[in-house]
Amino acid sequence: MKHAKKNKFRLFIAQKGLKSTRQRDIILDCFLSSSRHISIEELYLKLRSKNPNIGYATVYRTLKLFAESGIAREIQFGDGQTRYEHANEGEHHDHLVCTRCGTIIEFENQDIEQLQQEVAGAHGFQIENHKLELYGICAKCR
Amino acid sequence: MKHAKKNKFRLFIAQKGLKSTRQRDIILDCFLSSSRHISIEELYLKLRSKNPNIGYATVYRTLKLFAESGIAREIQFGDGQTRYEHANEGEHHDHLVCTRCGTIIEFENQDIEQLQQEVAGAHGFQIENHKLELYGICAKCR
DNA sequence: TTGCTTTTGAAAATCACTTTCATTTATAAG
DNA sequence: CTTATAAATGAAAGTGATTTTCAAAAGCAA
Ligand SMILES: [Mn+2]
Ligand SMILES: [Mn+2]
Ligand SMILES: [Zn+2]
Ligand SMILES: [Zn+2]
Repeated sequence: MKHAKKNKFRLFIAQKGLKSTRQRDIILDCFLSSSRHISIEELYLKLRSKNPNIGYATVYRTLKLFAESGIAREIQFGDGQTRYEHANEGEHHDHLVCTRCGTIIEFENQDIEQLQQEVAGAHGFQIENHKLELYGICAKCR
Repeated sequence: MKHAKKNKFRLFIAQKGLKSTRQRDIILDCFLSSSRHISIEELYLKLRSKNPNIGYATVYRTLKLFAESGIAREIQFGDGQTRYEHANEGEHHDHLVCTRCGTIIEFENQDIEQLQQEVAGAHGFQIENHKLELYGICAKCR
């Protein structure tokens, strides 16, 4: 699926009339080979270890493009750092976050999604997106 | 319930060996007479109209104390501003946020809360707190 | 009152980004 | 290949929200 994402991004770049650059390729490779929920700082440092000349602003700008193209999703866990996770076409999940060790577990629950729709409907709301995060202590930390 | 909150805060202050000050009283009154989900900036401006000498840092510091004492809760809707809402002992609710006009609707749904527990349990997680926000278009804006 | 803390407010600092701008690079055209 | 042009880059400056610093002011117990 790495390949699929690279293609998807290439297509996005082309359609927008943007350019394919060395930096974008490097950042994409690094992002795709990183664990999920990586913070910009983390990714930047990882990048710098091999490419000491890559700019901070470029990393920020490129991650925004990834999100815009649909291959990544921006997430905020309230610790003041923006994180990016790999996004897959038509997939959705929410998160369990360990407040001790920082471990993040992804989950999907259709019943919850369904109830969210019902709640929204009852208030005449049309949901565009939502955020569900469960913070607590993971199994390992207990 | 304003009175109850004032008492609760007084007690908190006393137990912590902190001091009861004119500023804290003013800020508490102002907060309690404000609409829910007020941003720090909004509260600061409201305060300044009657108390032109109150410090920015004091407002920040005091709101943190409110949250710590349990009479307020800090919330982030992702617009870069921290907001505070009134918290009531043993009560909990989540939010519907209109992305057009900013209207915020509170809701409670025990079924969702129950399912959250089940999800957490299935992963060996013990929930401490959670965040559920549904973003979309409100009835009025449609 | 006194003595010891805590609190306050103004200003400076911090933190996570975002913008600016001169320079470099990608790509299209010739 | 050049060349032309528009986009991208990186370093540094700028932002905006929040936090810290620090000297002066205010609470409170004795
Ligand atoms: Mn969901
Ligand atoms: Mn809830
Ligand atoms: Zn853990
Ligand atoms: Zn609305």
